[in-house]
Amino acid sequence: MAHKRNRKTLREEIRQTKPFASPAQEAILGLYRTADLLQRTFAQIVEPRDISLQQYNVLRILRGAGKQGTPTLDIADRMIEKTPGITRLLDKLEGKQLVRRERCPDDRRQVLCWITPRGLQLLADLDKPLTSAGEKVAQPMKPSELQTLIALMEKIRNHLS
Amino acid sequence: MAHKRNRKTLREEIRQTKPFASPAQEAILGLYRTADLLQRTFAQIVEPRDISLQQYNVLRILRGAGKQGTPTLDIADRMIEKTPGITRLLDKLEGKQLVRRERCPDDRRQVLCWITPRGLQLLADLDKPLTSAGEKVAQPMKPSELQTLIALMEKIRNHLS
DNA sequence: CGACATTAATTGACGTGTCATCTATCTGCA
DNA sequence: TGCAGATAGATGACACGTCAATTAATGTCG
Repeated sequence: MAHKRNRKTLREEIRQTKPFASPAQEAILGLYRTADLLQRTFAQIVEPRDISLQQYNVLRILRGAGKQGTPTLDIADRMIEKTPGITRLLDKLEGKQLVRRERCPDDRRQVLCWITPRGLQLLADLDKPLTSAGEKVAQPMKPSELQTLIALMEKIRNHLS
Repeated sequence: MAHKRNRKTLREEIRQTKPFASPAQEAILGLYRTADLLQRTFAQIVEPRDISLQQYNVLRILRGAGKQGTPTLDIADRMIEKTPGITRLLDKLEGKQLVRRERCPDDRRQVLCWITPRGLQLLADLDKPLTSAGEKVAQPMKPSELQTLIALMEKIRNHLS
């Protein structure tokens, strides 16, 4: 009856009696855990500068778009995220003066977005730590394995959509 | 000046001019997108029964633990999630009478959790659709590719932690 | 025994993701 | 012209993850 709390032992018991129902499940769970770990890893790099990973992604998109200004929904399209979230991300980025917004004169439904010089500077500061973190992630894999990974991910996504 | 909204065209332009900075980035982004797509896929199966994917995972853990009752933090340990979230997930599951909680008499700091018969029934109903969705995910891969994927995920996680 | 640290779990606060709904604007066609 | 429908985006409501702080119980060591 008494339940001695011993997480590792308990976990190992379960692992032993019921490892994985199938390779498919193991792969899916592993993929999910890995993605989560990566997310945390990169978030840790970005958060000291007081932006979230999603906010960072918005800035990246705006930097990529250049001077022409990007409508809100174009940003949402390129993120995995839905529209309402983007609006509020942009609200915060505008508050931090990393983004500038302006209603498009030719189509007043649209709101065009630009990254500010301050935003560009922030991105420039983060470029090196982030790419080197990315390299660290890839490091344990041979180039051929990296290609395999890319191909497998694409295969899964294509098959599901 | 005029910005004709045309998402696909815009996206393709960007793809062409700036595909990916490196294979490492491509792999990481692909992994992330894939995990997200999987999450959505499974969530869609589970949500018609009025539980979230996380709530489902809690129920799975409790079913696996059997009759002996599982302390709250043991559940948290086996999810990727932190403790406070688990408490509130359990609150909701208890509200739906899918989970029963009771303070452990031998260590009154702990709260033991069990899945109810109703919870077991819910899981039983979801088992088939979920495993078949999992098989569909794995379907485009050969068994050897599936093993490769599992191994790569593990390699990445081990290297980061 | 008694002060102090540790552990289990909860609560509050905040950021974010998502859905449904709403407003403003534009487009097309009668 | 004018009205129906589509489109861009914002807003409100709610779920979830996460952090910091809190409560309650247990453990420890002088």
